[in-house]
Amino acid sequence: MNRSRKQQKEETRQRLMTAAAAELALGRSFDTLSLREVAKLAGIAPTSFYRHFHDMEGLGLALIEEHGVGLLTLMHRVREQASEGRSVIRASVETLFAYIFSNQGVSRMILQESMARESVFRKAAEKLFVTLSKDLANFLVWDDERRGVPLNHPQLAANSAVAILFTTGIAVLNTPAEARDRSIEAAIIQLRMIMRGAEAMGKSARDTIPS
Amino acid sequence: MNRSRKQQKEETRQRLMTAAAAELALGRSFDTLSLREVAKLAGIAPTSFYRHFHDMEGLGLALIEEHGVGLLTLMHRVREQASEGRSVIRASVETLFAYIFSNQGVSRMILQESMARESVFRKAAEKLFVTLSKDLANFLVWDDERRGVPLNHPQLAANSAVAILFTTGIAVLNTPAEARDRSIEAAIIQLRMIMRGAEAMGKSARDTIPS
DNA sequence: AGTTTCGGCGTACAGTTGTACGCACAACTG
DNA sequence: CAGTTGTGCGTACAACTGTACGCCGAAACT
Repeated sequence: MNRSRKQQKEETRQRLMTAAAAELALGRSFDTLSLREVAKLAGIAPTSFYRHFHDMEGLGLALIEEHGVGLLTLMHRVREQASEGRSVIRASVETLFAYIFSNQGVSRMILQESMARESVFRKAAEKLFVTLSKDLANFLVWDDERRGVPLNHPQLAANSAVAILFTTGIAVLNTPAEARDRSIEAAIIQLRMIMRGAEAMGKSARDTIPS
Repeated sequence: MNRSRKQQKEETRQRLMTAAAAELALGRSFDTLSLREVAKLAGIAPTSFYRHFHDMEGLGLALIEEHGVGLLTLMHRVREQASEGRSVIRASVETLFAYIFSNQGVSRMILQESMARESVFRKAAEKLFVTLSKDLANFLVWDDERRGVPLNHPQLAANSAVAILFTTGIAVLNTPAEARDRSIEAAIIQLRMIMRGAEAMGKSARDTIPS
């Protein structure tokens, strides 16, 4: 059989990753996480860590990559499903916030690392956000048709939208449960605002906003 | 004389803070900074650290507080000066980016900590951003007069603006010098977009953006 | 003048870190 | 069935951490 060993290995590899993610979710920053600690939480000896990752950096990269894929497919799915009926904006916000909520640790890590100084992590996180933004921009252009009005600077609008989505999404994590709905509605308004602005931009931008 | 001692103390306190800030600017995250290391960089014995801060946390708070004050007064000044002539948006972006650039370490730390889990740092960073946003919202309302058209949801517009300003501002730090002007222009467009959107929001929002 | 205050230092210690090395033993390969 | 492969373990070590303790010497106060 080709199973037991490969399977088991993958299993403890996952245990390492979820152990790290759990610790992140408790508020620890990734680079205060020690190899020994993660190994202990995963139930293996410190030195066994090396059988799965070359480094803590390796673990971190794996976390980012895995959740990057998750995010991308999730957002695609939302847009497909939402096109028929519900507001795309509302659906995106609600879905993304739910995802961030149930993946607090890694979500936060990715956002924080995207703002770090040049490093492997930053590169990976940045790449993810660029992909998300480009994806969104494509969708927006394609959606011009349905919406009737074309957007100016669709890429910039997408960049703004992604920034708002993630910063507010992470902010909601520190929000008491009863105030969360308000935050979601606020985020939706902020996104609509950007879209309305992108529609209006070209027309008479220079005249109406003079200085 | 009431000088030499208090003065000297303040001096090495500053040395500690700039040492930490310098290390942050090199890409280190604040919580991988050790007390011993900072002390050594500041040229004092590890144990002497305690004469100035109770903790590394104390040092961090001091850094955030100090730069918070700097940022607030800076933005106020920009708006005063810019009202007469130059675009307020352009002036704000250029000034803020310049500030962030010459205070990379602490700026990054504040933004990152604002997204951390509940902690003293997060509280301080969050408070700063809330103040900045409220300030901006007030200015926007007051500026309605000059602009002619009133803004809808000025507070939400301000929140978006601050988010965009800081995320793009930090992103520019990892941008090659020759591409920086483009980034600045992009940020300006993104901010104008938000303002245009806030102007347009109330009027016919529900009809033009149906789903 | 004598006394107090206090920033800075060196020593010391227990805890944690990454990782090199080699052994055990089950799972695979032939 | 033997032989190889590879996950996991325990030990060991040097580097580094925060901080308790007590002394020094000059500035500040009385």
